[in-house]
Amino acid sequence: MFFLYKGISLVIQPRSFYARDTVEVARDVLGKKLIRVLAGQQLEAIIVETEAYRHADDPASHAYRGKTKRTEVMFGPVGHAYVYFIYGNWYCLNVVARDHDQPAGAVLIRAVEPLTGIAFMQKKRNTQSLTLLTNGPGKLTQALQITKRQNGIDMTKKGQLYITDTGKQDLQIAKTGRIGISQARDMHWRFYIQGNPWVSR
DNA sequence: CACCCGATTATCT
DNA sequence: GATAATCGGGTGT
Repeated sequence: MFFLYKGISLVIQPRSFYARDTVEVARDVLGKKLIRVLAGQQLEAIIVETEAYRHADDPASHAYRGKTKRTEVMFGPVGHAYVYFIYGNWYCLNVVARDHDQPAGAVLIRAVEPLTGIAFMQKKRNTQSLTLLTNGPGKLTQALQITKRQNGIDMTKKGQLYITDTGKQDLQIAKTGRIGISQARDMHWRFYIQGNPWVSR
């Protein structure tokens, strides 16, 4: 468990990490560190829950019916951020990931464990609770101030939003069906670190 | 241009 | 456990 983990690692996840099957990346990106850099504020969090969304074999994916203006990032270079707006209020953060022979795919980041900048996140989320801070895809983007402005940015480069390794291995990982979808519920492409308090459900 | 609805959340019961 | 809130994207007219 990462609770209040303070380890340091500045090693950025290389682009090759994301150039693999989307489902594998969804599992392997658990335990990595998400870093959001704002003016005078650095926010850090550990990725603890994810879901894979693929292409032609995945009716639940935004990319299922082909490329549109909204989903074009899913068809672009791996390692970039795909951010979309949902339910009139919320943004969801994905990292583009797919195997070499696939045209589109992304990993939805569903929950993170907050590490640094917690007071800032509490302000943005209007709660003191550590778990309610980032235990959902729309919650963590609000805490980390991620919106459509971050759509398409390269998360394999040090900048306003990127992902680094933490050196953590041998995590206990659980696998279930994805949340909030009506189709393809039998595909078990949701992953989370077993027992972590930020799991969204 | 109208319609439908969603990879959610907060706030109830 | 159920439901309202809220609005942009996608589709078809």
